[in-house]
Amino acid sequence: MAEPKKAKGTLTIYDVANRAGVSIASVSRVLNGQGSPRAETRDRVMRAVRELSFVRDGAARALSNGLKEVVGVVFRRGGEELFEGEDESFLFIDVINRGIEVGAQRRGFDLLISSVGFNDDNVAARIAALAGKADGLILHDRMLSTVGIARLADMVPVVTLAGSPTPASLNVRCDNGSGIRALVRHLVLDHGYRSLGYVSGRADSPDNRTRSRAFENEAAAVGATIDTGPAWQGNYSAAGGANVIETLLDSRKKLPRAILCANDQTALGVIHALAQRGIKVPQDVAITGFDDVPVARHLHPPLTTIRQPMKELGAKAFDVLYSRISAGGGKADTVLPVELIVRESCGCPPGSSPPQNPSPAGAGT
Amino acid sequence: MAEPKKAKGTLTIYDVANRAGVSIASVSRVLNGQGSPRAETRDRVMRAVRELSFVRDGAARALSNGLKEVVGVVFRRGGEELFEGEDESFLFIDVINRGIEVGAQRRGFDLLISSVGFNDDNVAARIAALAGKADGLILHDRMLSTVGIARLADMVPVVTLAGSPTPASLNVRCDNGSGIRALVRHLVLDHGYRSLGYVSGRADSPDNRTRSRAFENEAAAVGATIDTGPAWQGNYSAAGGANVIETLLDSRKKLPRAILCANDQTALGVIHALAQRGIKVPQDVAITGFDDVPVARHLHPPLTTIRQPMKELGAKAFDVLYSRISAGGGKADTVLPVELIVRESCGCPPGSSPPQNPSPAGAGT
DNA sequence: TATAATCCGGTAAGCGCTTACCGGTAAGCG
DNA sequence: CGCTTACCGGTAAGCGCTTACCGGATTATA
Repeated sequence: MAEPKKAKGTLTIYDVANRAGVSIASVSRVLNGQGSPRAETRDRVMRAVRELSFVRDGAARALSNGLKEVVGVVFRRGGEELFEGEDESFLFIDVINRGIEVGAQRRGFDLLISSVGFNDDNVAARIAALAGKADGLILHDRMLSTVGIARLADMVPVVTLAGSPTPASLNVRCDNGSGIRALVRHLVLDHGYRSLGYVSGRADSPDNRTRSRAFENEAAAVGATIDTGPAWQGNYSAAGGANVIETLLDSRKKLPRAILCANDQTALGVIHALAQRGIKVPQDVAITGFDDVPVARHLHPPLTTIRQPMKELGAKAFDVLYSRISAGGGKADTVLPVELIVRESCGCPPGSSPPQNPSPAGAGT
Repeated sequence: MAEPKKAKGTLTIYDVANRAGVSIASVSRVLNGQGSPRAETRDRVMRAVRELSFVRDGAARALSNGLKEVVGVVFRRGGEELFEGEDESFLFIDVINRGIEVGAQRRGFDLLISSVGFNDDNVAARIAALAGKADGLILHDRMLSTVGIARLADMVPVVTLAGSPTPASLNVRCDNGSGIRALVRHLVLDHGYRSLGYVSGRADSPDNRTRSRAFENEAAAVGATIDTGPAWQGNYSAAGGANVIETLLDSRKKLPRAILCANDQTALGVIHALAQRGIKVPQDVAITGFDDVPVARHLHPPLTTIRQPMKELGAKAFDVLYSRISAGGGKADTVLPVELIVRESCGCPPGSSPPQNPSPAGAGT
């Protein structure tokens, strides 16, 4: 009586209906809270469900409802050396995914995740497979080429993160441009530095292109001179940052008074390389990062950087995707504001207050 | 012609069949590689699929095949302060999940993940919802009570991680007992320490109970005296470890010659607290950890600990689940060997070789 | 008490796919 | 050249669920 029927094969709504002595329609209605079943009917159904440990099959529900309540998330895995520090990036991915999940849970969606190695070949195939199992897809940075995204968006609603919208896909990103502009203004307007440099990220990252361009434009706007060229090409890693500095120094170039870095990791490498050569930060050269990773505040000196609302990014991405899924709409490009975090690597004294220059992060287009 | 039909509503196999001028059966067969279609048939289908950007609906396939090719993964999120260091644990979760994914991908499965906050209320409901969307579930440590697991396993195949099997659910774990035993033997047999202590983890963790018990048993087996009691109760955190030491010291107890810690985080706190009181590791007290987190090797002194094959754990969990799903079988309890990592916190000299005592980690039951 | 309005709950169709079954055509054989 | 054997590919059933539609029972209204 406690264990009435030892689940032979699959348990269906018919089994529940039988046990409860009602029709499958009633079972379905009770389970969905539709209609107004008689109290007794409801009770009998609920009891049968409980006694049988019944769970509705998601596939059948999805087929009938035309909604799977599943969102696919695709991202790149760092190499296999997950244990070798440096992998802050995957932490961000995790935070963003968490944000997506928060948004998703509000709508009863779950996350179907698929990570792709840097050298996986059949990425497109894997993503297509995912597409079939989800109502829509969220793609992290640098997952697919623009045409790849466009093609994918033909099959299923797609939201990209930190990219740019295509005719069929939506995009959500943080306001990288504003972040860089805020940094430039702080360095030039508040500190009076006249010469700047920018250690860039991977050349193939849209994010990086945005940052580079904002750097050049804003520097020109505030009348600072900038040092550029292939020597400034980093790759988002500490080693890349250190390498840029060493190359620069070896070529006996004079370093600019302030150097912006594409991300905190890069800044870390830059600061380290500078220290090796006996160059003081921020006395000789001011440094800024981007991202505000956990260790940023513990660097020597504590790193002035830009904080991106990662979790909100994920949540927003889901919301946008959801509106596309349910209504077919959705804003093509959503931009989230970033926050300037002033610490000491820019030359500000410990415990300093926010910058004084007009309109810090968040302004501008 | 390039963009033939602007996907009105949902694209189905009928649309493909129409366009290719064949029947839906042929389309399905081509897409599944079943039967031996004529070359021309195959080509026409493939072309139509390409031109329409068609993807088969996963829900319909799942319903028809009785297989969703989705595995649900449930785990606990650390608090919301993801940015406050200390959260190594979620890193492990991530590595394990990665392992699950590796296993899953071999079978064309994807991961449906659902994380649960420490104070979420409707955990059971959320998990049940997941169950409907997946072919089986993998539960990380401490997700559900034993009866909760048993009930869940009534609805869907369940594999627990680092727990213990129930009549209906399977379990995969690392050989914690062996790890602790190897540590005890190393400390007692190789170093000659006669008195030991064990700073435990959360009381509600099955893993912790296993470790505690192994500690007591093995210590007795090799004839070492042990110090126990509520004062030794930690909670897997550095703060917890430090707290245990402070309490112990404040009560003017004499510390044992060697202290095993429930995990590396705890060891970290313990070493820190010891240093604060001027007690030297390993000269005055030897310390060991468990897990081998990334920082373990960078501690002062480098931490002797146990490495668990996290990724293999995940992959194995999937394999076990898969065999249960497909064949109904599956080993009830799978135990993976762990590895003793000897560094300096136990008293070994830098760059020392593996321990000499007979049968290190991996032996015993 | 007869009739209309209301309310429940059952029957059956259909979601998009896979596949058993079967008929038609081409190839093999005597 | 006629019959058997293969081989393709089409038709239709069914996977488990939701829900439109409808009929019977109940209650309200006259």
